[in-house]
Amino acid sequence: MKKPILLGTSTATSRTPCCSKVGIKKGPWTAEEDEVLANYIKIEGGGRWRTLPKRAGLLRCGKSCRLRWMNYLRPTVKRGPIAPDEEDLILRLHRLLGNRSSLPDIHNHDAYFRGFSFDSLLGWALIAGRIPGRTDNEIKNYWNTHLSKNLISQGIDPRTHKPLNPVSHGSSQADQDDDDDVPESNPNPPSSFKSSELMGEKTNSMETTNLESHQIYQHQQEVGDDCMGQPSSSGNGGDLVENGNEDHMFSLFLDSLITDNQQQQQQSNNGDLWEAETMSPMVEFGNPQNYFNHHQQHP
DNA sequence: AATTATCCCAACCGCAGCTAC
DNA sequence: AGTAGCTGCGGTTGGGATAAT
Repeated sequence: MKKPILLGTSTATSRTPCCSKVGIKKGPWTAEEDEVLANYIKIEGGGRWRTLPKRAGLLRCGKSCRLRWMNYLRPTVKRGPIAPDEEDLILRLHRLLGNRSSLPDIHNHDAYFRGFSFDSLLGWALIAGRIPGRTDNEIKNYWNTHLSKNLISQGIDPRTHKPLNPVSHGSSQADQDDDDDVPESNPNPPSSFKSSELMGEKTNSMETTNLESHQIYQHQQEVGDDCMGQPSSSGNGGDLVENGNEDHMFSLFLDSLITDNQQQQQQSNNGDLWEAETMSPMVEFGNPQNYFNHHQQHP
């Protein structure tokens, strides 16, 4: 999903690297470095990662410091193996949300075509945000090394969560119509469905920034008092307060995706698992804003 | 015991989104 | 409006640990 860059242009793409590569240490962190970084953040707080290494006396790139803190040193980071319930949650969230490389999956949901951009809420970070103490890197690694292989061994495409060999699951019309390259569409699209929306024009009031603020809001709640109080320069601090209710509603929406999907799988225990996947609250409510409205009317 | 293959995770890299100037 | 700087995200990789031969 990476966009091509134009080499040789004098735009922002020619920005200087995040740190001078000269004299910067790379590779695994030592216990001493960990201690220096943790102590510094404990006293001074995180943020301003670019200058943090110098201030802390570390010969590390700012990005490296941030990554080390976020993925390892943070007090809220949970160590140890992934529990079965966590694994189950990862599977369900991945099936529902996918990652950026499996963006077409989410296209299968009508909501995407109704102007709701999921670009900002897809990804490991969002999945990790629903699993306390786990980092996006950890979830991503666990997925790539364990879960995707498990799915493949079960004949399931880990990207689409559909059978690798659809023939073995019958030859229904639905299967014949199933084409990963062609997004499924609602057989009964609403009258308001417009091609312009399909082309990506946002007509829904639910803007991307609100969703991103949800991620940050959720993350800050998770981080809590771990000295990360400095809002990022690109943060949506003000929105966090103003959109708090929407953030909460979005969180509820996400919870419903998990719960409903779980119920559908239970209901389809002896049926076609894959048919169940096509049903989701997204389809039911059209888009999260509809979901919000629904639940505000029916708390 | 030595060598090779595989697994796994921490860390790196490139890019996007955002704000400030 | 354009540019620079910062942070965060996802994909990828390097290399240590472990298993297999």
